[in-house]
Amino acid sequence: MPQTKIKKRKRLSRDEREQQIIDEAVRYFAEVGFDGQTRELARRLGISQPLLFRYFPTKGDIVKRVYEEVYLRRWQPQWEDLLSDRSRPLSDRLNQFYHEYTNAIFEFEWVRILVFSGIKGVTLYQQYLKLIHDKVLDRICTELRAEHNFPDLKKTPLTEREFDLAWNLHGGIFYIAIRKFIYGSEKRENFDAAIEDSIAVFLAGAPTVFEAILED
Amino acid sequence: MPQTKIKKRKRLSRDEREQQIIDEAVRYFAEVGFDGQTRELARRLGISQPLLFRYFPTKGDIVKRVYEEVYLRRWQPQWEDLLSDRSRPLSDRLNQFYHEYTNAIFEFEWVRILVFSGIKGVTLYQQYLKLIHDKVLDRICTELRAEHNFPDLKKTPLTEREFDLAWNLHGGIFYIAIRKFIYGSEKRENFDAAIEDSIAVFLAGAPTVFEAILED
DNA sequence: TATTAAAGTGATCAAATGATCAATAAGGAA
DNA sequence: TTCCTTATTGATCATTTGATCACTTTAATA
Repeated sequence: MPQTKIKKRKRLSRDEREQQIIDEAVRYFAEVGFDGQTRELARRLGISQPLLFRYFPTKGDIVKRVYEEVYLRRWQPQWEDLLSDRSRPLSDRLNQFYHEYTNAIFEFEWVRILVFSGIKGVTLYQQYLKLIHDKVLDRICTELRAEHNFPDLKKTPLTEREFDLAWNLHGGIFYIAIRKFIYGSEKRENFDAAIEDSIAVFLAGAPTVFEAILED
Repeated sequence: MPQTKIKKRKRLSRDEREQQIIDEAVRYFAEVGFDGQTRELARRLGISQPLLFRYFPTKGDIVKRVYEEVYLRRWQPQWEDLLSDRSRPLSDRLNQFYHEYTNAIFEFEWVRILVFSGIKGVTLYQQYLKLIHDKVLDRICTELRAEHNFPDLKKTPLTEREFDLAWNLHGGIFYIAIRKFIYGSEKRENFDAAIEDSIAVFLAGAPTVFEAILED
């Protein structure tokens, strides 16, 4: 007799199913954007579409949970100490930070959902940029000043131009992820060498420019 | 008597109306993405929605024209000569190029449609990245080699790491546009100083790293 | 084994949205 | 002024899609 695929209805616990839905939603929305349909999401999960609405009142609630799932739990607080640890050369610290940071961040789901959320004007993303600004760029500029005995922060607060230069380093590195996950034009998997070189250029070139900036 | 808004039907020539539709479509889709609706587009134009379909068979055809309109006519062929003009210091050339380039590119419509198209997997965008790679980064690396008497291109073709460094410069600059037009976190209008500084860091730092790269 | 709380589904609604078409009217030509 | 081409529109269709609800099925428990 023909082996027709019999679909055995599988009954999961509330928490299990909810997590399963979120996991798949992260994958699905990262792939197609937040205009993806609930029917297709349900199909991928092997469940009926109305079941989604037993777990989340509206599609918007699923999307909100996807944001949270993707944003949270990626930032490591110890990175802040790492960048400020003057017992080690700044070059080492920057390399270790960007090595670990890109390992945590350079991921299909994360990068695409970040860009989607930015495009849709979700404010959650503003928090992320502020995090980078306050916890990364600020520290990089501060450490550069200390490294080269530039004016003390108390006398001369960090300038916009210093932040711009740090943004240039950071943005250049993040742009690798954009090329890879948004445009699909970058096929490599490992970017350690490229990142090391970028940091090297920054550390070799920035002091000169910082000096000029701080003279004004 | 109450001044009811009387809608006088305005009859335009074929070409005029078509251009008008495209112009507004560029603005509209740049704002909301390509999931924007034909009804809203028509409303903004002050015309009926079916009229759109007298000018374009499908919504997809409007989108296609928007791509063309935005992509084409932005690239200036003389930039290629500019970058290679060894009668001027490389620093000057890079500054002039990025000054003019960002003036042409740092525009709400252009940046957002570029990102939307990349996300939707439109191949047209691959062409843009190839243009940057072949006409900009290739030249930057070549000129840097010439400037510092590094190995001749014929003996040692440009390496991946050299391109990566050029990408870092370019990406860092383009990331300004992403922060401004995608995330809306950057309020300034003029980025000449930031770009000049980025170029200065690159020119001060890259030779050292290039040298190390080319020794291997 | 019988009971039952709740996980899960098919059928269906209502709104949104791309597309079509017969009817209308603007404005240049005769 | 009249005629006629064609730009323009209101009404409407078909499909998609988020959401609802009455009914079914699972599996833990008594």
